[in-house]
Amino acid sequence: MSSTRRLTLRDIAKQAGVSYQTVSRVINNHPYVAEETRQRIHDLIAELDYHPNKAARSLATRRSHTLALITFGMDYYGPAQMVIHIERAAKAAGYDLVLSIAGDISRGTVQDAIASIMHWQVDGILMIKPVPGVAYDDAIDISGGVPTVQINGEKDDRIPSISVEQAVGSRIITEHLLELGHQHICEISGPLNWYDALERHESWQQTMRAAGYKPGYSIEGDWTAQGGYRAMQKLLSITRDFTAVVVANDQMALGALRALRMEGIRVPEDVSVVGFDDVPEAACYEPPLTTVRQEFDVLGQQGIEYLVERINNPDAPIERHIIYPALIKRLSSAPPRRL
Amino acid sequence: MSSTRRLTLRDIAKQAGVSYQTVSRVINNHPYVAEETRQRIHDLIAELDYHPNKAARSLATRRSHTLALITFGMDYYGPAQMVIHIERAAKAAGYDLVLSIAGDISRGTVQDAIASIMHWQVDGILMIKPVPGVAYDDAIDISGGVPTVQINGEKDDRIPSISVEQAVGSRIITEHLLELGHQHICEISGPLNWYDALERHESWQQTMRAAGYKPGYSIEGDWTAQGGYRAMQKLLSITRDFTAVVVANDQMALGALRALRMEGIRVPEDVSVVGFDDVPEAACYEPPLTTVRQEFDVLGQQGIEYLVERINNPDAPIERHIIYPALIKRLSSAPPRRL
DNA sequence: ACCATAGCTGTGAACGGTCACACAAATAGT
DNA sequence: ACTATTTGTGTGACCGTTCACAGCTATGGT
Repeated sequence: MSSTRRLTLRDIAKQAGVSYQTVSRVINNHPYVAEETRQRIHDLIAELDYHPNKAARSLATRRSHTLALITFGMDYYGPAQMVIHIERAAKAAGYDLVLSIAGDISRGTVQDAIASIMHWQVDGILMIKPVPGVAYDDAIDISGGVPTVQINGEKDDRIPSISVEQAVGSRIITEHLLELGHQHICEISGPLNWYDALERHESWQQTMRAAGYKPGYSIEGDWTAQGGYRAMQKLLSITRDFTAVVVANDQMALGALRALRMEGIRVPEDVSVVGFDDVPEAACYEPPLTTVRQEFDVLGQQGIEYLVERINNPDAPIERHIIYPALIKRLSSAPPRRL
Repeated sequence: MSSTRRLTLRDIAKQAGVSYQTVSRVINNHPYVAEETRQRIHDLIAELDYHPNKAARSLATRRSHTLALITFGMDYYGPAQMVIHIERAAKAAGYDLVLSIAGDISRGTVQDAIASIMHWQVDGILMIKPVPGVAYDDAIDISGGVPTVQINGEKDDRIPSISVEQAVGSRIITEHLLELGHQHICEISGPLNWYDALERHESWQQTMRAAGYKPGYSIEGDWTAQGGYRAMQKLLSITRDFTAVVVANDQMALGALRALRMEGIRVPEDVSVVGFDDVPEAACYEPPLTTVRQEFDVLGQQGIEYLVERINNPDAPIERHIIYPALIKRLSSAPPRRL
């Protein structure tokens, strides 16, 4: 029942008739151990199902081979999607992952998250940080200089980070509508305290102005389908003088679609609607949604890769990696109806 | 730059003019330390921002205050949703969480996942296991007797587990359709190698038979919207003799909805469609989807609670906790059209 | 006045690894 | 043939905690 004491290096050593140090060498692939001995010990380890004790190891080496992931807004598609690929990439790089999800990004919460992670002696921290809150410098300060990479955080060249160029996404989809002939374009934005939401919002405005048009009304949503529904209702109550709506994510676009249908407005015949994210379901919306694809998988994976790079070379110059989103054309966008 | 050596118990002790053991007592809230001393040490710890070293601690205590979460199918709504609440509950219970996502559930993969976790000396393992694969006994064997709780795994009273009673969900939604007057009901099921999918499938059949009707055709989908779309196309190519379709999750229902519309079939006037899960977007589908709510948050939270209970009391009799799903009526289901 | 007990504090030895070093044997260089 | 080097192996100290135990002081019961 209760397991006999866990195996240790010494147990293996005794069985193999060598010293514990030799076993340690084998485990860590150090040179200078006879091929025959190495093999014998390997076999023994497999046979006895021995696992080195991570605590002891990281105590001795001061490295934990562990990465921390601090994330916010896991309820949303993007962050959740990233976690999968982050875990995978971390494992591939030989690191374990401890997870810390912060509900909000107040200083206290983040401090707690980091504190709870600090005693792990993690080798690095990956932070998904979609909204301003505790400053990066602060976080670094709290974490005592552990290498940290930020995903989708503020645009600051002093911060090692990797992010999707939101402005580009917003621009290409707005230009797509402009090319179709739309001139009166409204927006349902995300919560403007999110970096992504703000960048998309501003880029939409700039693109409109650059094309010589005035940006239409903009309603602030909350990323959810219900929120998109309400935002669209609100927009319709303010004006009907638009032929296209740029929605800041796909879920809200779904809600917007529904609100339009409730009013008997057809998409794309009467109004074009475009989203952002390209969630897997977007192709089955009614109608299938024109949107912008963000490669969350690439984002997560490159985040880990860059973090590992920084761990191995902490004094390298700081980089800001950028990933560009792509336009996905479907059926929810079409030329405006001739008036 | 490079941080001066991390603080240790001894540093604090020296500063406070006491022995390291006293500091240790303060940290662990042990009795027999003068109130005045305790306060002074607390202040010092806060001031110097000292964090006990987790590795050393777990080496000495043989407890890591860490739980492992092994999960499969993180791409799907349910598991992803659970992770959030599992992390939260774990933190609330004073445990950290290490994450291991297995792509598939072959014996090798799971073995890797468990092995990579074993050297953590985790205090417990939570396993989200939606499909058969490596047997629980096997897993336990590999993990060397660490307390383990399974979420949504096989129905086996020898396994500490917590799951949603899928059969009930499937029954109540089928009965809902029967009560509306439907008699010819088809199904789009999940991949039948998933426990959940199989249970829902069988329960649908049984409910139909119990009511005196023959179950209609059943097409196997893959949980995705696209898969639901194709499944519905396939179903329509086989038969049109049905007035309702039970779909095994909401995403597939979305695809099914679209396939029906492409054929000019109206929902719910011509055909009723019901889903399963109650994803947040379901209320904004076209039409809003009648579905079954699974409380993934409760599932995750209770999973942790039960695991902690087992850690503290490993010899307690094994329990199988059940959570019951609830019917959510919306607009995609209605009485069948009179022929 | 004496001993038992409760309250508070310190000392040495683990926990299970790694590192720096010492050492023996085999090989190579001159 | 003698030394220098490479290869293989073992020993002691240490990483930063906790645990078991010992010791000292104050208090209280008889």
